Amino acid sequence: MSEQRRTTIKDVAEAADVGVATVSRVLSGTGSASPATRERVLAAAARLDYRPSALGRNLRRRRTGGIGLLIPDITDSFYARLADGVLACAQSAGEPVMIGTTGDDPEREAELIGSLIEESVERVIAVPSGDGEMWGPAFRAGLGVVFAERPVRGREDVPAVVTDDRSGVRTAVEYLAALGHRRVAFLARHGQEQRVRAFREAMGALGLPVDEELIVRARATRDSAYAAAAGLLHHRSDLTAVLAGGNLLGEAAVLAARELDVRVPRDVSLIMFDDVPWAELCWPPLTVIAQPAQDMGYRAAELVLRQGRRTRGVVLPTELIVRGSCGPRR
Amino acid sequence: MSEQRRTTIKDVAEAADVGVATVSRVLSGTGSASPATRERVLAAAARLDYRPSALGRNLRRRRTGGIGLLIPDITDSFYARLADGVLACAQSAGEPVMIGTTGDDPEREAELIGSLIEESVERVIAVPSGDGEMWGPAFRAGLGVVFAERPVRGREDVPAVVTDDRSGVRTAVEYLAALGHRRVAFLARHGQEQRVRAFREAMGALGLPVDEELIVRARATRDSAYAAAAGLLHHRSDLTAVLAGGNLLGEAAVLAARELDVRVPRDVSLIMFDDVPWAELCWPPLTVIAQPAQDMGYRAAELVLRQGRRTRGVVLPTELIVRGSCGPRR
DNA sequence: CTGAAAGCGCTAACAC
DNA sequence: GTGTTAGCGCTTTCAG
Repeated sequence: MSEQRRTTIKDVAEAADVGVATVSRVLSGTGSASPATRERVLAAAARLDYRPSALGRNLRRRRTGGIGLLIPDITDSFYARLADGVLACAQSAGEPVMIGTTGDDPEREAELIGSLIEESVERVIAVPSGDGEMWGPAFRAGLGVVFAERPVRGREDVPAVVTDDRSGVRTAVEYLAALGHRRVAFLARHGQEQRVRAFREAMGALGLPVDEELIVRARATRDSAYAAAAGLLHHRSDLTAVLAGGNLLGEAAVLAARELDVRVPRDVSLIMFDDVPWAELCWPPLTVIAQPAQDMGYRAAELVLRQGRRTRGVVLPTELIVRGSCGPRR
Repeated sequence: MSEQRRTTIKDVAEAADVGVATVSRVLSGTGSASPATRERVLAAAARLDYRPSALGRNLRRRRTGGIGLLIPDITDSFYARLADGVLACAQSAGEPVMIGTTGDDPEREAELIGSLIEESVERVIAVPSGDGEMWGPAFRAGLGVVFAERPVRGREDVPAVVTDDRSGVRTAVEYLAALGHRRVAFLARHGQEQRVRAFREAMGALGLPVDEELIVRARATRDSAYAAAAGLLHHRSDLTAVLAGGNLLGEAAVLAARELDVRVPRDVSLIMFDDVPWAELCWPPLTVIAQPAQDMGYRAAELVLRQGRRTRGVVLPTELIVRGSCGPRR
């Protein structure tokens, strides 16, 4: 309540009867000080409940530590786990994390980047929504950035931590093919072109027909995902399996299937990217291509923290987890 | 890459051939400036891609804006939605958010509080894990704090945004009682004593027996929740319904029931606190007591931002959503 | 209407 | 070893 002045280094210096520099040295462990002085300073600091101000320090050192985290939607289990990984690493490194959600909107992303620059954050981890341009200001400001989940076209020089989409998609398609499926649909999010390409490629490699109409894209919202899934299931009764590009799409597919009375896996097999807790609770339990989301976040944080010159990106493996949502072609 | 010096207000001043004070005035909209000067300053700022440093500003103004957010686990859908609400409000107010996860560990909470103080954050929203003591430093530092989801004993003066536990629990118990259940168990998280009390009270009010052995507590981890649920279901075959105090507990109950071949709702009815997306995907779809998590976050942010003297807390309503996990007593 | 100057809290030279 | 001092980038009197 009381608007009392913050305790500063000067207060401690006076209380300990030394100069401010000495206090700074003792508290930051830099330089040397006689045991006696050290003791006095520590005691004074403790007594006054002194907390050095990061503001002052950062201003003086012209750097901030602190890492910015930009994700599309904290409510999406995948991004929440990613964020969790980042936090785990950052917190153990003692770095504060400034978080922002972009809603996959390039404009909001740009604003958030701007605000991170103002705050003098010097490293950022982002699941990018915009294209290379949005990131111009960040680089000009000298930010260290690492992309997560997806790279940005035209910024191949920026390290990115991603999952092995090609291999993940191939695994899924091969699994489906082995069950006899030929007409498989891909429910993708806008921006997952990498996976779409991988899908075509995998289908082709197995001699399966690629029907572009079976590749449906949705925006990253529940409504859009549901509409896409329902449309697909409703109009294309010839399809026999669907691969969902993310957990939101998978959820939508399950719901739409129930609504349209399409039985999984009897009528259509369903396999989804990203393993989430509910995949096991769902009925039937969902077969998934798991991605190490939390690990992805942790690695990204490590990368952005090390920030060595020539940091290379990382590609993380996926894993097929077979549960009960895929069956032989009907 | 290039470690170029950040563009400062001085650079802009020189470029526009005015004093730094004028630049400050123009850019912050304070004070007045002749249209011509204004123009020049704006142009120079734009040309140099100038971003005022929040560090300098905050240091000078001795305040930081910026709000800290402390939650137990960002991976838990409830807290993720809560965080989402906070972010929605904070971002629209242009306030940066510093986030930390406590893992419900008072010690980590204390550390995070300390780091928020160092960063000169001046407002914090927290789902508290520790007791009143942890918060001493925060108040002494003059932080404005608002608690979310749960209040802290001994800090009743701090505004809190919570759900109406008593009414939520009562609704659940009454619903169960109306279905004929008498032996209902409560699966709670440590720290949910408020709900436990409400449970006893509601049971008593309806003339149902309160068996303390049917009140089981778990820590906030999947493992602990599962152990608690499995233990309950395994040893107490006389129970006929269970109320789960949170989504992690509910998840555990579903899984344990399947494992032990207990049919829901035929063998036991299940009702869970907190509505999550998977409640609908689960089989059977879960009947829940919904809590407005995102709203809770938003309101907490509003509160901490207004920070009027004598801010009062808020109690949010719950809602019973009937799906398919409760049936008549067997 | 505008500029000069005094710090905000801190660290890093630089003296002693 | 330790104190003095000069800023980091910014806002805000205070003069002009």
